Amino acid sequence: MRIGELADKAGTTVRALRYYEQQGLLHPRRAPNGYREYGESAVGQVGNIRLLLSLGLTAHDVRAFLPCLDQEFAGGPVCPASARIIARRLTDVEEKIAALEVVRGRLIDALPRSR
Amino acid sequence: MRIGELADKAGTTVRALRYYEQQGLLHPRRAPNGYREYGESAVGQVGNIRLLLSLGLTAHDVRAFLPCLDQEFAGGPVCPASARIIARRLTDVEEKIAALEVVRGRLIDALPRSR
DNA sequence: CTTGACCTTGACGCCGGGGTCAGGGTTTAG
DNA sequence: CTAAACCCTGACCCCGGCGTCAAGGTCAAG
Repeated sequence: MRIGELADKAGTTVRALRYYEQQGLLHPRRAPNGYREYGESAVGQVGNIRLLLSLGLTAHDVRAFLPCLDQEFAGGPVCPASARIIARRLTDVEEKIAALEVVRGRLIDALPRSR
Repeated sequence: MRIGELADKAGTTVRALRYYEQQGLLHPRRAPNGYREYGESAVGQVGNIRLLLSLGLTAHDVRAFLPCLDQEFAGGPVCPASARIIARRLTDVEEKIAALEVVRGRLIDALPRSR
């Protein structure tokens, strides 16, 4: 399929797909006229890329997932190298939540009755 | 004190302090020669600004905390006068925590066995 | 044949939180 | 008096993840 169709199926934009390719996350074939040609598996791959990016990973981080982008992350086991990256992000996120909860506690202390 | 000394005491840079002022977070007096003049309380204020920014709040968000920036968030009750402002920010902070917890949940789902 | 939808590359814009000059003026120590 | 160290404003640069415009190639329908 071509880029526009993939963008529709994957729920993103043509621009984003070209950006992913520029970042080395996708490697579509090229038709004789220069058009990008994607296989069906690209839909799932793009879904995974978007999932990982939405978790706060960078495009650089996502490159570490390339060998297993075909697998479904949304529930299955993940390749170990990727697991380490995800675990590192998890601690980042948990630290941020903890810090925000400290602030939240202080704000609540600051509202003795007006709450 | 002048800007360089404040930067040292607050553990940040001159550039950042000028940026905070540009964003309306600091309002130092000016000496006759044009130099910024900060009081001692500015050290704590800058610490609070940096704390809030480090939690992912924007400079715009931090402006809502201005009336109580000099009261150490680490300490007891905060100025009751700005209770409503703080209450509004509290919901913001809670929304932010909720969003991060969604991310946290997704990351944990992605690590079904290593956690 | 023309229109319009789709595709190509290249390049600039945006946001946030500053970093880093450039080109001055001021203060302070020796 | 001079040199170092400080201060000023203004302006451009950076990153990530695209949006958006420009200028043009390709292809199917009418």
